[in-house]
Amino acid sequence: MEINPNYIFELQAEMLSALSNPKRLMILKVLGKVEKTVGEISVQTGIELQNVSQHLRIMKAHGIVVSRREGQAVYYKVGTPIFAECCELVRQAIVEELDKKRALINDSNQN
Amino acid sequence: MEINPNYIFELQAEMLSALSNPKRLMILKVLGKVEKTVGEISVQTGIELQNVSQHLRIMKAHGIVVSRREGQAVYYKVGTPIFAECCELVRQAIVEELDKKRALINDSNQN
DNA sequence: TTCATACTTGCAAATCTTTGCAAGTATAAT
DNA sequence: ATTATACTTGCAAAGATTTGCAAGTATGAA
Repeated sequence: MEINPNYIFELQAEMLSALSNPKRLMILKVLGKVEKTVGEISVQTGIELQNVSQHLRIMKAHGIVVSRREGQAVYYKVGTPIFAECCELVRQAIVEELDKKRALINDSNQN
Repeated sequence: MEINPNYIFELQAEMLSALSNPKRLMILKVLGKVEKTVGEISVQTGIELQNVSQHLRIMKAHGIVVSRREGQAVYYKVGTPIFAECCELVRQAIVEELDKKRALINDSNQN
């Protein structure tokens, strides 16, 4: 039973889509390595609670986060860390690019 | 001059969006570390030439690929390798997940 | 049982993405 | 100058994503 390579590209694109939203990236960032309730995530990110829930559902469907219920509260944490790590790599690459550009601007201002 | 963190999340999401398309992932894969013309990419991926050009434009706008012209031909290659590497990480994580699931199915068939 | 808290879900409007097609530009050869 | 090759671009239709809002479910407390 061989895996169809095109099917992998589809899955890969779907996974990246699930990560490619500023609010979801914000949620992943505040989650870090800690477990948090939907309400806590909402307060810490400033995103509407219902909207946080919708974004968590999308990430949960892709294994990016996992959840567990404890009484009334539902706790979420990072599921497969590799996906959050990829986002962090992309983030760092972008910050470095921005720093380079800022350095160029500062240089030209001093001359 | 501080960078607004929300702006980074937007950029990060934009970059991930530029990667989250099966055809663009296919193009990145056939590019590998080699330079190729739009026509070569079209033949090797089986994607319509005009469509390849449109996808390359999107990736070029985000620095994922860079191009150079040589006569009539335009050569593309990976620009900032970190982005292609992230895709490869995601791909590997997905393949591993699939392998785990297949192992479970095979186990249950044997019992 | 009734109410409060914590979270989830369905829906529809607005917005963004993708595609194919037709027409365009850039370079080279005759 | 004309024609051919290689690639790019504008546009519009079809499809996917995101959001807010209203209504829903799950658990716990009175």
